[in-house]
Amino acid sequence: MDDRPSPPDTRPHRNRPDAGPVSGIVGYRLRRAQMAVFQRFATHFAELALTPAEFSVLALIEANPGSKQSEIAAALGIKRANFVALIRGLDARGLTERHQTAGDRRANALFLTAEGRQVAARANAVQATFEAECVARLGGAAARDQLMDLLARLIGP
Amino acid sequence: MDDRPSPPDTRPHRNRPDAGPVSGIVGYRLRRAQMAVFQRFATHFAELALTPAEFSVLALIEANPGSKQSEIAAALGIKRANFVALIRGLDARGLTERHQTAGDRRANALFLTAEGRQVAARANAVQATFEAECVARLGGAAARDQLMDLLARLIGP
DNA sequence: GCCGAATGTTCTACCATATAACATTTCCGC
DNA sequence: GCGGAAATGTTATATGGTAGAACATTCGGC
Repeated sequence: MDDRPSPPDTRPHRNRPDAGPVSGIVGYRLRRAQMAVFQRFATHFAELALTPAEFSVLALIEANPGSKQSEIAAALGIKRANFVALIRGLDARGLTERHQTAGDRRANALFLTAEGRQVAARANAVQATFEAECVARLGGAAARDQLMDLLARLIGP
Repeated sequence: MDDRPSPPDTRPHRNRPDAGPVSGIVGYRLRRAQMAVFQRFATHFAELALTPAEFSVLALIEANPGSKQSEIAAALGIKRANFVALIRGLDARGLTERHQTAGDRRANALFLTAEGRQVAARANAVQATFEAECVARLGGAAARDQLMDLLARLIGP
């Protein structure tokens, strides 16, 4: 910081910076939308205390019991190094279990515990209502499909 | 971790976890798209060494010279506490300057330095080509407009 | 049998976000 | 005017997600 004299203020409106330069950028709006959606996700999942990452891991283990850590991590785009703390947390909460695989002594096979299955069921219900809220916000299933298609084009290689 | 015997593996395909449960969720795909876009942003801006946040701050100061920190931060959805380190970094790199405002001894008025203006000009050029790449990926300006509209619906209150 | 690859793990680093607390300064109602 | 509420910048701390490098163990192909 310094205290040299300031150039004159040439802004059009003194208290409302013009966000124009960035508000039209795809990546910027994508970011803002994602933040908004995750914010609402956190509200819905406050009771279950699940982050988006944790929810997706539970959902994938539920759909693919016995998967290896690397498989689940890769399917979600998470580095296997970063997956360790995540799955350890779910383990510590008694929602998941890591068993030694029969044929491969390196890999851990992932399963839901009985409590994990209960939590997953409740999480799926919460997610369903949250998803419905998002679709309503978008203006219907057709708009949702359109958005999903456009986002897929951004994801592709 | 434990080493109790594993339940049988009941997955449909042993090496490809079914991402279905989450791949159809709006928030999940939003997240993946945002990661992909920011990844490419980082590639384009590697030479200028600007993060998305830094670029947006430069762009807003360029469009609104003399704005206060709180104004720029609020316009970008950044908490003013987190904005401090950001603007200090740009200051340290000689791209921005914080001057005392005439009328308010609390506020800092933000300006670009000469070098900051040069960097901003180059950054705008890089951003323009990157944006064009995103639009091409989406399939044209119409698709871009559609996406921006759908994302705006998710952002709104 | 050996060597490369896979797997889980630890460590470290970076970016972004959130909340709370604080000193200074301004503003507003009375 | 004065006093309390609000704004501004700042510090500190915590959380969550990402990334890369290195390591020991284990598997598999040749």
